[in-house]
Amino acid sequence: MPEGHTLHRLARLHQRRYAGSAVEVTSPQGRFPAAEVDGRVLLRAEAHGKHLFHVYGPDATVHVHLGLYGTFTEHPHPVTEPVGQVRMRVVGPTHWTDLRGPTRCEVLTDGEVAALRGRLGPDPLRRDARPGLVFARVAASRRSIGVLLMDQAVIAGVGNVYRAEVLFRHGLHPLTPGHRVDRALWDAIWADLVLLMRDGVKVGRIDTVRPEHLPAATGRAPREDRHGGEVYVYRRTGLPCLVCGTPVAMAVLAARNLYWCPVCQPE
DNA sequence: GATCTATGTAGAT
DNA sequence: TCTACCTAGATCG
Repeated sequence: MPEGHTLHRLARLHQRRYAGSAVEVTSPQGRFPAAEVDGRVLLRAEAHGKHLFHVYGPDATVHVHLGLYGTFTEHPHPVTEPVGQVRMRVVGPTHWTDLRGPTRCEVLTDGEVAALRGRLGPDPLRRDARPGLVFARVAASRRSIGVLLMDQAVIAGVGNVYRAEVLFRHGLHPLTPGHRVDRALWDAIWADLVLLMRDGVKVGRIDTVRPEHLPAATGRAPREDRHGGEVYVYRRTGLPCLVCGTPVAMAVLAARNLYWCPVCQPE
């Protein structure tokens, strides 16, 4: 679930369901200090990159990072007994939500929130994002574009799926050094990330394949990936590239699986 | 039922 | 570069 689009989608949902109301906040599992915000009015829910914030007031913001496994479930009333390890439960006027398995779930002061957000790069899903700041970092770097796109301090919210797919869509090999990416190419990549990630927020999954760009004669059609979307290369190791038919390559880079088409994305 | 894998990150080495 | 964290779905037998 969790690349940036998931968190923005959750923020939007939580804003609609819970903001403006006093909510009951508990930690059935006991590993989250829920009493600090229990019974208070949720003022606002927002996301920056893969981080979710529930703002209750000055120095009272719940910060959630889902990590690899974290999930929220959402239900209408009535409220039922917790099942399994529930880190945080939020009960609003009409609905309630359970959080399981997050990497982080904690109450932060405004200073701590500012420090955290200061460590995050621009987020393609935020209107206040400045893509030029990202380009400056990319253009000055000898690290590969594949590594830079995953560095949350450079650009926030991109994960392994969006990385693989956006590089494919621009014919860029993941190991291309950042300083080889020119401004026009970067602007196109950023615009594409905005498009893809906004679509992800809207539909709740990652779809990146443009059917009109597939060779009609081959009869190749995108298959739904296990993550629920339609993609060109992510987790398609050894399968024929949807555009040229070459087997999709895979390698491990900085402890993450990297996927690309050796022909459509030449080194 | 056991085992494997993952859309992530921090901290140790 | 490695390990721990911690959960669920897919896959294996």
